[in-house]
Amino acid sequence: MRILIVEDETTIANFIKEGLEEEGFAVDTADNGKRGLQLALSNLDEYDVILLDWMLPGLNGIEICRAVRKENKSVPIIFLTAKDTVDDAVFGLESGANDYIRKPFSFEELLARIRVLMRKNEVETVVFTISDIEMNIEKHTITKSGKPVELTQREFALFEFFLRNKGKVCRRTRIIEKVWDIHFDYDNSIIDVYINFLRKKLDDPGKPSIIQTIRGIGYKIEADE
Amino acid sequence: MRILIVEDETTIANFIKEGLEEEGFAVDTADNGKRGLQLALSNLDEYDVILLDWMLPGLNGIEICRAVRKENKSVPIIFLTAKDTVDDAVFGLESGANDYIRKPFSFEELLARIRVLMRKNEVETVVFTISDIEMNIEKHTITKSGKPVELTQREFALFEFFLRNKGKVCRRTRIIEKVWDIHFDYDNSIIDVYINFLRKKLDDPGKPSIIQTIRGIGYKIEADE
DNA sequence: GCCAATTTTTAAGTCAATTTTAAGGTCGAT
DNA sequence: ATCGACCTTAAAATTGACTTAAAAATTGGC
Repeated sequence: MRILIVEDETTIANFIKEGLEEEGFAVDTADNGKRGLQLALSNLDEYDVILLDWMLPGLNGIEICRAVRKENKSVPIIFLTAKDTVDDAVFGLESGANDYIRKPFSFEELLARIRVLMRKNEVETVVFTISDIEMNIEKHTITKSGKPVELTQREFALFEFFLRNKGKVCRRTRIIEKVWDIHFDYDNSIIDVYINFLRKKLDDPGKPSIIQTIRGIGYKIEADE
Repeated sequence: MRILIVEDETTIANFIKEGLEEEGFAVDTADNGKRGLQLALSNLDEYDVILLDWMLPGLNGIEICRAVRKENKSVPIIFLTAKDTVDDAVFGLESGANDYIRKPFSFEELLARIRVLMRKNEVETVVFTISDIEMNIEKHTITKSGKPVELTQREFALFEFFLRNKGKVCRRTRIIEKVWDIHFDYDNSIIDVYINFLRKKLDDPGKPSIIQTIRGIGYKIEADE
């Protein structure tokens, strides 16, 4: 999680920077508008949030905000400012900012607002890969070396389970519980059959299977190096 | 655009309600927490924004906010409150709210913040296409190779749903929920009938259907290359 | 308000794909 | 060598989607 701070008062900038770094964010700072815009645009995809001071030497915050939005970037922008008339707040938000905090503000509140804005961008994983195989949950497709592979419902669910647990050992009982929703059944060989189905469809003949057997325990898909 | 206001001081509630109605919003109000939560949950998909007072008779705002989020609903929530310590702001935002405005606030600022939160949902596609078929939502028309195709209301809604999810799997349950507004019905074959209707009207005989069946899951319209 | 036409929904038979069961063979650890 | 765990295959059972027809509900014209 990467945050850009554009703020000319270095005391404030450093105060925020240190606080955010303690929270585990990577923080870049710019002490003037021109540099801020440059960073914002060049690394834009990298930033998860941008904090913008309103009054800046050179370009002001509003101008930076407009320029960023003009590039159609949706990175959340929060204004930090001593200005406190209502018109300014409205102006800031309408220029494309997502939030607006008046100085003096508490670090706790800033953090809370950053978290709210980042929450929106939290997207669940939709694409999983292992070696040359790609699984897209949303499209419900599997490809191997770019070529589509047809899996049945149950095969798909089982393979998805493995990929969501890539690198981890999956115990037989857990697989049966999660994929088949069968509980308390300790002699069930259906899983063998389906492992066999998957291997036939997904493995390269001659090479070791992507699904490793761990005798007495279960199975595992090794994470790519 | 529909807004819910939960506020016990009717003077304030009415002031906001009138202002928002002038701006073209449909506004519902509740003057106590219990009623507010009831409205929020029962009509949740209808509301585009919820304004929540912090201190309320019965359930307070935080409790309502939590309850709404517990239902996994993502409707934007703004707290309106006289409380002004930092802890409260943080607490409010962490309980799942999207924004927080301290009383007294100006109507202009409230409006600006509402617009920011709604901006996400603003982009409205009007024309969808798939292979030689074009759907115009505004005109409510479908053409295939330029020639008009007549769809009934339900057929249109179903096809629109597919096009809005082009490339993604649409699960049967989700289709039934969104197109028919039927919940908790897991044995409903009406969808088969309508798929059949659409295919008869939209497919080219001999060619594979534009609506793919994914057995056990649902259907999908493949995105054009 | 009534009838006809259209649309929506229900229902049931059919068939093919998927899932499960079962059984014999193979492999590896002790 | 033996035992248990896993693999493989084939056949049986089940499920889910397609299709058709007809009933029910809705719409529109008069």
